[in-house]
Amino acid sequence: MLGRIDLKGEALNLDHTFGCGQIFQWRKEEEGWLGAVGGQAVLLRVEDDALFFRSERSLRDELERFLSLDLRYDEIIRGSDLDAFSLSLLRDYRGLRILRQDPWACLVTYMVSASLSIRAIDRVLGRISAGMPALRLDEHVVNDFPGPNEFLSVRRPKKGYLGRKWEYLRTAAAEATNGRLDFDRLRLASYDDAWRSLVLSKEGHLLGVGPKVADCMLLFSLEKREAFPMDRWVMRGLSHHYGWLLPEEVAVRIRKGKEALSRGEYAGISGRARSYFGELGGLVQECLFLHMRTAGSRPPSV
DNA sequence: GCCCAGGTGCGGC
DNA sequence: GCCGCACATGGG
Repeated sequence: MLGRIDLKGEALNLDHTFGCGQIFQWRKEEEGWLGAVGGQAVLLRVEDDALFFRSERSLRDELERFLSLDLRYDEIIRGSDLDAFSLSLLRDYRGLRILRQDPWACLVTYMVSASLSIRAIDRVLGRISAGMPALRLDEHVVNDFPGPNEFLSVRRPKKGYLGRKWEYLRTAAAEATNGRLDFDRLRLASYDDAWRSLVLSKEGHLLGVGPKVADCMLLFSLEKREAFPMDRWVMRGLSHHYGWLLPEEVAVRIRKGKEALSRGEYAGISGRARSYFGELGGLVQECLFLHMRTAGSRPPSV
């Protein structure tokens, strides 16, 4: 069926939204962006202030939620008090929306992502879902992503594949199936409580989930819009455009090409970023990430 | 071959 | 706490 969702003036740019790196396993086809939502394959395209979707059954509610169409970003941005550079980022990438991904798939994505390239991440996720039933839409095929239970019976592609990460993923899957890892509870918790529960507390502590992965989880699937994941690209962007958020010695070090942060440094900068950007933090972070990766911005060579 | 990629765990101070 | 290193995979 073909469905239409009126955007009511709210901006939606699918290239920015699916191309910015917040989600993997989506492809741009001639007819639009192809991926899986709610266990179905779907094609998305924006035209004339409306989102058109093609799928077997209607996905209206799922898509409104997935694309966070309930959020009026333009209004939030108008009411904000951000600096000129942030506003120019938000303008350049207008229509980039933070998705509400499935928490389990999101957790796997970012546990896998550690120290891999974007291409490698996409390839690994493809291998993980390769054995899943194919979701079809006309001539298009996508693989659904295995849930925690299904993941436990996914065959390791080859001996030693992903190394320790594979064991971490299996442990996380077990925690999710036995309920000790409770995504709904994390969704309802405050940013601080949810972050601590993912990273720090002995109970519920997940190997393979550090500060950055936790922030990605919180932002991309658990509705913590103030979460501000900081990877190498974002740190370069911060040192370049938001120097005042960083301790001087960290800014200097990054300009020399050493972006790695200690836990303490991460926590400190994250706190400053969250209090400065507020609920627009996650959105600015994604715009900055996209900007740093596409605009070819490099730190000034010192 | 070597370097770098959406970091994290671990052992050594 | 902080530092240095190992860790897997894939592309340039």
